[in-house]
Amino acid sequence: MREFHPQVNGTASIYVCGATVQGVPHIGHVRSGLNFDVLRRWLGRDGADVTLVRNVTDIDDKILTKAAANDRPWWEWAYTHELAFESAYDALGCLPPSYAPRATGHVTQMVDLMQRLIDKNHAYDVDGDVYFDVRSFPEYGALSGRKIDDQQQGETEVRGKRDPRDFTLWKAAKPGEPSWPTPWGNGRPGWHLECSAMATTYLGSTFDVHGGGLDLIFPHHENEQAQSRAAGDGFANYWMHNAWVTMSGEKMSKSLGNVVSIPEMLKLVSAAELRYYLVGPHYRSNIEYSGDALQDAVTGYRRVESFLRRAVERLGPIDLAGPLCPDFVAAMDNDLGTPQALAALHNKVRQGNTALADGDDTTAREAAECVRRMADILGVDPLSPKWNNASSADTGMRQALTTLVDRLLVERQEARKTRDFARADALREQLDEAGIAVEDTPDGPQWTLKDD
RNA sequence: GGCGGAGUGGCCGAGUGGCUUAGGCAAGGGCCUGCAAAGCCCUGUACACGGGUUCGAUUCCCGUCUCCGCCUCCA
Repeated sequence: MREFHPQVNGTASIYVCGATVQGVPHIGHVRSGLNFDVLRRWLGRDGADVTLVRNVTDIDDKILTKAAANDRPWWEWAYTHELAFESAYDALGCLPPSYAPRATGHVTQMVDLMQRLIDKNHAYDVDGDVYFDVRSFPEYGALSGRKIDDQQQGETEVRGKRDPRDFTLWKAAKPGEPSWPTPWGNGRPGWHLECSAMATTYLGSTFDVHGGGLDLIFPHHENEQAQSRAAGDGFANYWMHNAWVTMSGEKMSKSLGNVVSIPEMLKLVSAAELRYYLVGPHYRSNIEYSGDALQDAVTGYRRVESFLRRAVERLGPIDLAGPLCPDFVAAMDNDLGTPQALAALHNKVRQGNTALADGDDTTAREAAECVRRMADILGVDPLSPKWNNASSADTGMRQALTTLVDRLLVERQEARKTRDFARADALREQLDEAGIAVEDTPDGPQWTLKDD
């Protein structure tokens, strides 16, 4: 860990490795997007100009084989899943990235980068395949803390490579596969090259933060850094890697079949609740998925939600311009300590609840504004329009429902006044059966739709 | 074989050389309420194991065990 100093004060440039769009997103994929969304919100909280690039790898082996297996054009397969990822990120409240570049749109920049590497003797081509010469770059292995010679050698000898560990920058065209023209013949991009090209295209030759999943450190990020620095770019000043969502102790992955898709999850809990669940633990620790833990998160989120709803009920609209608790700031500044940030948030909720109970409106409003602002930085503000965008049809229904429920509640209040509690309870019971929960508060009865 | 991470109270999940019980959920007790719900207050047996350093270690060091990740595509 090092203290963060952006290249230019008041700005931050972040590149995150996005998805290889070969399948539908699961909650592990989205966790990464969420973590960097929180980083972006945090760094941008005081109006700093944060540029976030999250790329789309829309050409690679798996896309080609899966598309072929499903008898679809590769580009259709890629685009379909790009949309699936986009909608998953969006559903969970990730702010749209500043740029979401596709690999296939940046071949020119990749050719450029390869040319520079070849000119400096860090890369070479063998019959249209272009390789990076690992031995030509002494720092190779520094990022992931590996020594080249200690590595297990999985790959069998490839003809023409100077060293078996040399990685592919560009793959020569094969019959039936898509390809793009280069000075070394037609072909398609290697995975690592794309990210280097796109990052520097949008953020400049040196930028602040490069992020992605833990599994990308080696070889992906190691290779990105090697090729960019060998070419003379400063590249990333800081690296951040998020940990997994695991299931039964194992990394969630398609090959293990232990995958939970986003649409499936959203049948169980709301998007805001899911986000709260995924953003709560520290980004560098694993989240062992369990239904019970998910439910705990739901309860925790609703505690915040119900405080804010009652605050609005009593005080009217709550501004999003509140101050932040010092505890919260300290927690977030310490390597995005979301668990402690959440603790600070809950402390404020308790203060707010007490103030509400004491009729101390000033303190209650202050607490509510503070809670909203902190929750918003984590992307879990319950009052955000993001989670409350009722359609006009919903609004009409809501009005009709309000009329009917209010009528019953008036009747119940009358029964209570005459101490006819049997009648009052029967009315509450009826509403409950209809999925409407009634609670008596100092300000009169409140009702809410029970959502499960 | 190389490199890295983890093992905390019923559960999730922070953190620290001693004074500070993170926070959430669940449980028990209380206040409030006609009742309920919500809220508030209080309570609990915690730091994988074995050594060592220290006046004192869950926190530092060494060793052991267990689990996981990367070294091939991967968020």
